[in-house]
Amino acid sequence: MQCLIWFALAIIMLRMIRDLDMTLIRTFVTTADKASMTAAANALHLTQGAVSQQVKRLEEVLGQSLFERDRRGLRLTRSGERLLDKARRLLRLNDEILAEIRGGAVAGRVRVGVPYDLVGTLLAPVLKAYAEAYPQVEISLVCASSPELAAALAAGTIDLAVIEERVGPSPGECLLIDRLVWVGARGGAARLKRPLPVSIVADTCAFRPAVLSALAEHGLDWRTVFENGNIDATTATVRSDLAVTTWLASTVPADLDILSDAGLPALPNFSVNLHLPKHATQPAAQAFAGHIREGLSRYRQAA
DNA sequence: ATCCGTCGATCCGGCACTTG
DNA sequence: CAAGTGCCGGATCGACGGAT
Repeated sequence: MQCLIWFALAIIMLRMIRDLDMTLIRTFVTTADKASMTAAANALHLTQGAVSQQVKRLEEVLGQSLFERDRRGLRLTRSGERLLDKARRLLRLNDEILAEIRGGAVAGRVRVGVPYDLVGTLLAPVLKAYAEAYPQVEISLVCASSPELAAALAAGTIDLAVIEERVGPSPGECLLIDRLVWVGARGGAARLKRPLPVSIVADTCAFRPAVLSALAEHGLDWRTVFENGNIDATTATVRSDLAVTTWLASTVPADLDILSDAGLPALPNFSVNLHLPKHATQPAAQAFAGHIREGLSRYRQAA
């Protein structure tokens, strides 16, 4: 009898809950992202048991099962899928409110200079993370070759720049060092043609002097196929086997080949450097610099 | 078939913190 | 200050996959 009373009370209490607990929402989103309670527990610095309990509490509050406990993992139920997007929005709003009210919010505008080949590869996750962390900052992205970005920074038309340079002394801060490699279509024949068809994204490209110098030293005849400053066009040219190109190893698309054994001249390593203006930088730019350092640190460790 | 490891669920006692 | 809440660490259980 007493059990029945307690059960009834619990049901009444649950029906009275009108507010979602942000802690439970965060745990739910993390668990969904990781597809594992153990992994979510590690990410949230909790124990697996605590995560299990929080998910269960949220399911009780909502009166819906959010996960299908399945064999060796978790899968979102339809209710879970419906909740996930809204839960993310709730978290973003929550974080935004906290940042604003606490007064330390970074706001304003940041103009970021990024080389063509890094914007969609190494820096894409950095840009995404920054935009999520500082939704009130307006980001202006300037894509250009590294020499053009250096000039723009000196002219004060951008607030910070990521610049690719030959490894060596630089006023910039080295974020990572990567191999410059020859790239061609998978199983393609362009690498064998003479003169070698070479596509370089732009004639001001930072890699161009090093590539031309290597070709000259190797005595290899070559010709330019496409140079209009468009990375997508260059990628399409290479993918179509019309030409080979040179990229940093960590930016090579998975469906293209790194031509390490094609008789092409060895290329030097390049440094990806962060350049900030000499005068004081805005908080939004400082925060962006921090995101880039953190975002590229994993590549630095992997290299 | 059996053993071992992993994962999630659940329970327990203890602890820290909050609330009334 | 007592009661309530939530977490932790530990233990145990069942389900399952992989190796032997």
